[in-house]
Amino acid sequence: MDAFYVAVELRRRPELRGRPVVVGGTGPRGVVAAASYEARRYGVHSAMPTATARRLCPHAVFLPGDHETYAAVSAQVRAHFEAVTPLVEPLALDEAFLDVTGARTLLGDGVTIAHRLRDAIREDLGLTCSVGVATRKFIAKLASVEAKPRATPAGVQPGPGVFEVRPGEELAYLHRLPVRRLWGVGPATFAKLDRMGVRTIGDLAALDPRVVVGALGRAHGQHLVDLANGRDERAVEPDREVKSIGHEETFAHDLHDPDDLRRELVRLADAVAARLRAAGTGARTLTLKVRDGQFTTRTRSTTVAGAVDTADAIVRALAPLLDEIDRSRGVRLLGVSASRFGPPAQQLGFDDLLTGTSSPERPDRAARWREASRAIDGVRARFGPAAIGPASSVAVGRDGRRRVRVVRPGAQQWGPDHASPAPPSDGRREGLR
DNA sequence: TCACCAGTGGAGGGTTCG
DNA sequence: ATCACGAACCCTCCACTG
Repeated sequence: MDAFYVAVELRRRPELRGRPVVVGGTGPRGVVAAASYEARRYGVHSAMPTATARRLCPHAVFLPGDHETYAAVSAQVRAHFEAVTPLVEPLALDEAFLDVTGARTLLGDGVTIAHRLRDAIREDLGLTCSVGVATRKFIAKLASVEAKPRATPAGVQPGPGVFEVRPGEELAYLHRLPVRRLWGVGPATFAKLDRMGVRTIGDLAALDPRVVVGALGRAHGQHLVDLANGRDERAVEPDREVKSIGHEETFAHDLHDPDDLRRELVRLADAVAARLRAAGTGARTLTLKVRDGQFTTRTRSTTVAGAVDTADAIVRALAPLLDEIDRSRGVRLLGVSASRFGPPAQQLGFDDLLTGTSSPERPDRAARWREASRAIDGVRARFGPAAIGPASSVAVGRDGRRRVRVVRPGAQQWGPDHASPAPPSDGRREGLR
């Protein structure tokens, strides 16, 4: 989809059409999620700090973003895809691979299907997309970029909408492209390749694979060599299994108080646990992520004997790890993630055996938390995610009222907004100025 | 008791993508 | 006078096992 989030916003704000529009985090630590082509003329692009975007294009309209709506529209787009083929592999809310090999007898060749799909989505949803057609996944992905509109300082040029790399012409197309365009070549890999004199994908293809593997590692090096030579046997996979579930949050102001940190840990654990239960699974490995005021990021993980799916169990696993990490420079970001899924353990936890809390009168802690968690899920299903939350995540507002703070999925997608937790009043920050 | 080896799994960090 | 979030994959180091 072209500038997907912006395009969705323009459907309900048509008066903004033709103007520079930026969707993303609007706070001081936010980033750009999507920019209209008019905004891109000024150099604004996604993942750019919003503050930079404001400097480059002060007259742009900045919108906070509405993940829920984008997800709903994304489902409508996906329905169009699935009307063509069941072999749809979503890459993001606004992007997917379609294997139309089998659909061609009925609907025409790839380019024909691409045009039909494009027309249908434009007519039905008022959104434009660009399609790359090729015999390999990664080449189709590259080709889709050629199909897109182009923004230059001079103006916005419409793209062809559909771009095909014909069978047999893959290498001729690939080899002239800059190597940075290759999937898997980010800033770090590019720097290494650049030092080896590699500029284009053709340069990479001409190298001895052993040299590339030596520089980039076995798996990564061989993979890139294969791609550069047009080899990619990966199929379109409609049902990829999720391997980890996590939440992380950058705070509007760095946290110093251990109680604040504990409260945020509980909130994040609560959000992760709720998603685990919604997926009907538990997790054995819990990972804590901490980014400090100097932007240094540390992760600490632990693996428990039986898979867990409650906030209590996650907090009990991660709280000791949080205590171990040096927090003297303040905490900018906290994250919790869960992996190594398995059915949540029904038997007693090791702790319970040690502490002997499991008598008939006092059911074990884990079982009581599972029961409570089910009740929480029920309340949230009826009254919304913010209706209930762990008491230890309750924050006291400026007006003295207690407020249940929970992580609403997608709500903080692009950084904290202005309304996030107030700066500490202990003067430590002021001392830095 | 030591050296070595191969395999496995966990932990921590890094990179990339949208 | 700045850097989100969520997920996947890979590498290296290390402990343990036999």
